[in-house]
Amino acid sequence: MEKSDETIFVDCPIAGVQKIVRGKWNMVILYFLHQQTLRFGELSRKLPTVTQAQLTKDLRLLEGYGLINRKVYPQVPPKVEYSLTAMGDQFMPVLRALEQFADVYEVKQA
Amino acid sequence: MEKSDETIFVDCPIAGVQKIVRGKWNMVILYFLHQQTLRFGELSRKLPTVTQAQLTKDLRLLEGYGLINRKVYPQVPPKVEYSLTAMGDQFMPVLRALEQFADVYEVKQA
DNA sequence: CGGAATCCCGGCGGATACTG
DNA sequence: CAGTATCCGCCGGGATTCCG
Repeated sequence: MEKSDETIFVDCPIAGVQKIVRGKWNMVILYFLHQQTLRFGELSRKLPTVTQAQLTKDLRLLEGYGLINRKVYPQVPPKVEYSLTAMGDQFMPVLRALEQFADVYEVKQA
Repeated sequence: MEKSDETIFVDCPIAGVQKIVRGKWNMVILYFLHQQTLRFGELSRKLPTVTQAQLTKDLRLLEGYGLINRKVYPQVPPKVEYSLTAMGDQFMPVLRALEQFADVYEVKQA
């Protein structure tokens, strides 16, 4: 077999899921989409420091992972809505846990 | 102030904590250290695909974040033990949530 | 034994410009 | 409006070598 890039692969159940969490904006995107379905532009405005190019890439990735839905309305001007899939919803406990942690602990800079 | 590199900084509570989760091995390290205190070599053996250099870096990072303790025994040969801090323990719910998620969903490759 | 110091490479992720 | 295409800097992270 060719490298096959098995992300991590150790005796740790978390290893396989890690890629979801590694992208710089993935979790933030999931966080916002859980609150409500959003159009591309709306989401973009909530993430002022992300370029559209990057946002598009990340959305495609998350879509590929099966976490979000991409619904295109064939009209002019275009309209695309993003929302969480059932799988995406099931990821929320992770974000909630993260949120609670963030609530209590301030992570030091270095 | 100079750039100050405010990692993410959006209206999302998760943003600040994200750095913990981004390092390729950080979560796995936390996972193993939660099970038990480990010496460097022991931890290293549990992560066969990580080089010591990288492992050292990651451990130092997590220590800097306040998540793990580094206890040095001044002796020859050297002995260093790593364990979770109280803060590190509080991070476990996140890993548990992640674990549960991983249990149900297989993340697609792309 | 547990590092520190270097070197190096791929790819994440940002900027900019263009399109249906 | 919601993208694509392209270019590129930067750094995460692997390999290797040396040190107390």
